[in-house]
Amino acid sequence: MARPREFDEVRVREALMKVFWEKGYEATSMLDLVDATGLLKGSLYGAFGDKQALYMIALAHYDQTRIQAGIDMLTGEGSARGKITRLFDTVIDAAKAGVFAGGCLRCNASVEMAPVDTAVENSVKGIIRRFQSAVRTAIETAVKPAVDATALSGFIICAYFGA
Amino acid sequence: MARPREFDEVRVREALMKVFWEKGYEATSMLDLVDATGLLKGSLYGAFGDKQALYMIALAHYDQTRIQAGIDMLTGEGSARGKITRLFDTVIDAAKAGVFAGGCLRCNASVEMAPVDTAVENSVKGIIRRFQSAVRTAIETAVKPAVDATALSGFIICAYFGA
DNA sequence: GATGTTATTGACCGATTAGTCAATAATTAT
DNA sequence: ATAATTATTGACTAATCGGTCAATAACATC
Repeated sequence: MARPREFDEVRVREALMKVFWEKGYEATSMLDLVDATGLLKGSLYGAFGDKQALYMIALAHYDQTRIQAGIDMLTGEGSARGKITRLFDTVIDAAKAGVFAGGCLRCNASVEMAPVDTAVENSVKGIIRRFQSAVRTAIETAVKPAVDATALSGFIICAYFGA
Repeated sequence: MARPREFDEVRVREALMKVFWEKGYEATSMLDLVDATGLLKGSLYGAFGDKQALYMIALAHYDQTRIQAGIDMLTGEGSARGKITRLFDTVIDAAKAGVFAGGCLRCNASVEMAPVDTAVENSVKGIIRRFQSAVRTAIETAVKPAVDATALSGFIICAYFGA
């Protein structure tokens, strides 16, 4: 009953994410996004919305394809110590392979946009909360209920994103 | 032999730093800088150079007035442990007081500009090296030559800037 | 094949961007 | 007082910014 879209939505989201990841929000122009996605401006606006909406989509795509993998590593089976060390090993390997040449998109968003965009701020807070929650439950299910799980998870998060 | 400047150079540098600290590089317009400094565009260009030069001046001012204070705390007298804990205490107090509402200007520069501006990149690397060097010598002069001072200082830096 | 609906296209818009420049003002040296 | 030098001023530019829109194209339904 209507003309179908000519683009692969996942591919477009991946392209949006990469551009914002490399250049940040302000330094990315609509022309950059047009070049990267292959879509024209009108199509981008029609399908997704304005630049800010495109940025939120890029962040969501990053969460789904990158952050979630880390959370999954924590919610699986195994000892808390083993899972956390494996998480760090994986990240360090990825860093060595150059995957994080542009840093962590979420951290970049936290620095550049969270102070001036409440939607981004809430989004960042949410993902950190989910991550910390995963770390905390991983610790709590371990056999050491003596330690302060909240504080320890906060420390681990700090080291994780600080690196 | 010439007309004297009508502005206080230190005050201007402080104003430049605050704007870039709050808004970042790309989100700061020359108009913002004109408003904050009280100088007109022509004067800014004549006295300091283009926007990128103004940014470098802001970074240098941040180093001199903020970072250097931290380095000084490490090079003074006292035990390595005492100096480092005092450094963290001071930073935490400052954070509680809201001094770092916009984060750390150097970290922001590292995230936003270092990937796309080699001058900023080198500048950031230099300041981190100086800071780590201060931490390392503080550790080395302590009575524990057994520990790997370089690795430990790296870890401390990581925690320091990660927070 | 006609109709309704949505996607694509590229020209177009006003606003803003970083940066320039000639004119003027303020100073010192002669 | 005059000349030389530098600072200040605000109008100006060309380019780019995010965003809009009417025209056209491609599909499904009847």
